[in-house]
Amino acid sequence: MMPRDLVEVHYEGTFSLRDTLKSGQVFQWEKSVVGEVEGFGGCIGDEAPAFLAQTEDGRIMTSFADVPRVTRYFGLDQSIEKIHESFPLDDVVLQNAIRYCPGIRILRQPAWECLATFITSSLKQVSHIRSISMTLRRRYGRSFECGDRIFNAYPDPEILSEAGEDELRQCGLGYRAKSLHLAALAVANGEVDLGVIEADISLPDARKELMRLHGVGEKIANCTLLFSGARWNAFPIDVWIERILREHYRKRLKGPKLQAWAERYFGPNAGYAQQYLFHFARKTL
DNA sequence: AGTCAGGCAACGC
DNA sequence: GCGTTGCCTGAC
Repeated sequence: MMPRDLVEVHYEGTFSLRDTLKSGQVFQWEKSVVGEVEGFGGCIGDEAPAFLAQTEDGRIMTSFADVPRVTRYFGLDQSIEKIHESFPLDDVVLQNAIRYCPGIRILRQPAWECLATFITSSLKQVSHIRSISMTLRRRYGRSFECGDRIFNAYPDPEILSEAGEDELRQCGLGYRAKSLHLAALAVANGEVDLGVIEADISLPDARKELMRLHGVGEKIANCTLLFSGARWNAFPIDVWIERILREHYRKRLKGPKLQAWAERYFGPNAGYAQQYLFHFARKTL
């Protein structure tokens, strides 16, 4: 993984690797330095770790051989202009949020890894979500040596279902251990089909399928559908989004009503709007 | 030492 | 439907 082995990943529009990886949709990427190049290391799926770096003039370089896969994972095949054009035209708050952080993209993370990570995220702060997720990776995930460091893939549902609830609890999961264990069982034995995430069915139907899992409510279902790809109309509402909607949109709605309003108002790419607003809210409220 | 955090389920009404 | 409460754990 020497710098001379890096290849360029082409893309259109604006993209910030750092802002995207720090935007609360993924928790595994670690700062790393290869040669003289500063960047991030992590696992894309079950394969050998990837190193990613962005040059000062914005070009993306990677060590990962399968470049189309990198393009897909980071959403670099998306037309960010078209997404922006679909937003409410006169929304100054959203325009400011975009200007604040224009380079964020929605990733397409592997479905199980994304679902499991958000199951363990409930009522937790970013730093702790990251540490739980790293512990699970280290203890149960396939490991790769990379120079003086070790990277781990996210463990498959089969492995986590065999581990059992009590053992998972030892990873600092608390009451979420039960949810993660049951989810791993249900996915491993096919009781719940993660194929619905990519399938050609409506957002509410896909959400319903995921919500059959213990520990998965509307918010986590929406996170999974949005961050594991393609469901840009999914609009997860957490406390930060609720705060910014109250503060700047004067919405006092709650629960399903707020959900329905947001999906209609922000439109077919509501999830993208959510990500800009989320980052903006965290930094400014 | 208590409080609180990037939810959810189970219960009560 | 709507509001309340318990839940593990670490950070402050």
